[in-house]
Amino acid sequence: MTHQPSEHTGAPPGYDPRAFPPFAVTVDLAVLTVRAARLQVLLVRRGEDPHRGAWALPGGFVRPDESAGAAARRELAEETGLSDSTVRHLHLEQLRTYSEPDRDPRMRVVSVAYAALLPDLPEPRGGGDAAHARWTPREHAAPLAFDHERILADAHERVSAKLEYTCLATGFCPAEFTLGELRQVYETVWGVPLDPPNFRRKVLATPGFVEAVEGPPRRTGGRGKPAALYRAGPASVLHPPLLRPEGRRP
Amino acid sequence: MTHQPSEHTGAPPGYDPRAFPPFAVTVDLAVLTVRAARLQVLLVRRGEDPHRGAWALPGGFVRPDESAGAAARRELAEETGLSDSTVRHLHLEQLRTYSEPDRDPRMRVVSVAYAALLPDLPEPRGGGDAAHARWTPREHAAPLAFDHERILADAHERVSAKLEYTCLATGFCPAEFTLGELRQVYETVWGVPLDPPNFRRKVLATPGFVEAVEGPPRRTGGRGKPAALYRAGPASVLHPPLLRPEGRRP
DNA sequence: ACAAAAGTGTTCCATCTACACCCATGG
DNA sequence: CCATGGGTGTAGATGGAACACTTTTGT
Repeated sequence: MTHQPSEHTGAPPGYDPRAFPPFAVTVDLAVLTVRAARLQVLLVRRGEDPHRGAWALPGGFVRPDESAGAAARRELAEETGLSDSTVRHLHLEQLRTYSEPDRDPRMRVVSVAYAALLPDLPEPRGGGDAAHARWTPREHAAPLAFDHERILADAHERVSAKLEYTCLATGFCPAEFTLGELRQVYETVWGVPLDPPNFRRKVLATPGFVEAVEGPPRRTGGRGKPAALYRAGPASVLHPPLLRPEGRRP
Repeated sequence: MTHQPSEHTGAPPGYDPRAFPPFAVTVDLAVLTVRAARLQVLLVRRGEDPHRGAWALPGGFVRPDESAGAAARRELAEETGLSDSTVRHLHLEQLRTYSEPDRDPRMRVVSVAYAALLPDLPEPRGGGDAAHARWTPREHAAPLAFDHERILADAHERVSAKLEYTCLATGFCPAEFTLGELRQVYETVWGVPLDPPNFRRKVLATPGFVEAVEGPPRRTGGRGKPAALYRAGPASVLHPPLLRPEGRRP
């Protein structure tokens, strides 16, 4: 960052940055949620060429006076209709930057991709221009415009990995949740069933992961015994990690 | 990426991208190696303001016809004098993108940061303009220009984490190495001593991590019993992971 | 002979896995 | 009264930590 134009070899000495063919910088968002026991992603339908009519990840230009992270939050608020204060507090995970010169035939576009985790929400009531936004099950999110399938795959993999060693899973849950709901987040994102007793022990053994809600209020997901409610705790990393049951040795 | 200028809300309808205040896109490189049992980083001395005379990470502009990754490899070859084919094959890890609007007072610069791992090399014989490049112990790499200390910290943390569950450590080693040298990579990057017998077992138990070199040639790091030589194996991930001895419960 | 590093073996202990079992609720 | 999910208990397997011990070199 912040290199003198004449520093090193990227630009000839005395180079004027304004003469450079401009790079456009955009953000793309993989907004994920768990709805109806499925991992779902927020998609928008493109209204312009190229890929007019195709589904794509939401996103847009970074403005001259904002960081890429701020642009991602702004776009997220606009696409979902969530309040600014809600969007301001939720976790945005920068995935990586896609910069192949031929990604867009019309101009040079560099895009910073983010993943966002939301609890189950009503259908997006997009403010204004985002009425075309829709939750789509992750496995049906194809084909997508540009290389958005790749970005979505990267987002899924990153979130899956981060569930193992961070408290990120609570980001998919409402303010108060049962351990069964939390477990379903793991099962849905990873696509594997987990043993409820062991999951419970693991979560409660990790200090700061969840906190019991004081009052004895209980809630049920359908039928069965009512479950105790928990809140997200202050911890951000899991010690020890909660590993997905892959890599079993036969 | 690749958003239509009039798509969504990042730009007004009918917007012409060429009228946008241009973003410059650069790459910054945290080039790491293990020399003399220390983690060292390649630094260059800035020849221009701002931060003239300060040490900084190497880097430079992304050209209009290359991806950020290609720019990083080009800069790396120029700074180190390594051959193109060598640079083409080594592992470049994209860290993240830094895009705060005020990083550079002169213009808007978005930088994609990479980490690169090199085996111990002679002092950089920088081709041409990079004669001012120097290996510096990681703990002495301060102060640095701009937010390069932050980038270096991110690189160190990312590499430390990836050593746990990938075969990245062989990237710090020459083509043939002893298990003692491989262990020293871990100890140096993590800054903790490891138990040699347990380390040995762990590495050999991971299929594809290392391969024994056929001939019975042996080499010594100094004195002591000569050690068998190994090559990097075909695996890229470690199952199970080789965790650093942090997070012990007292 | 001694130091230093390679390499082998073994014991102890934390944790994970897998189930058996009881509890509370809705149909 | 039975299906369903919450919650507790426990025995066996697994794998890492710690450390004793032998081997092979340089000085």
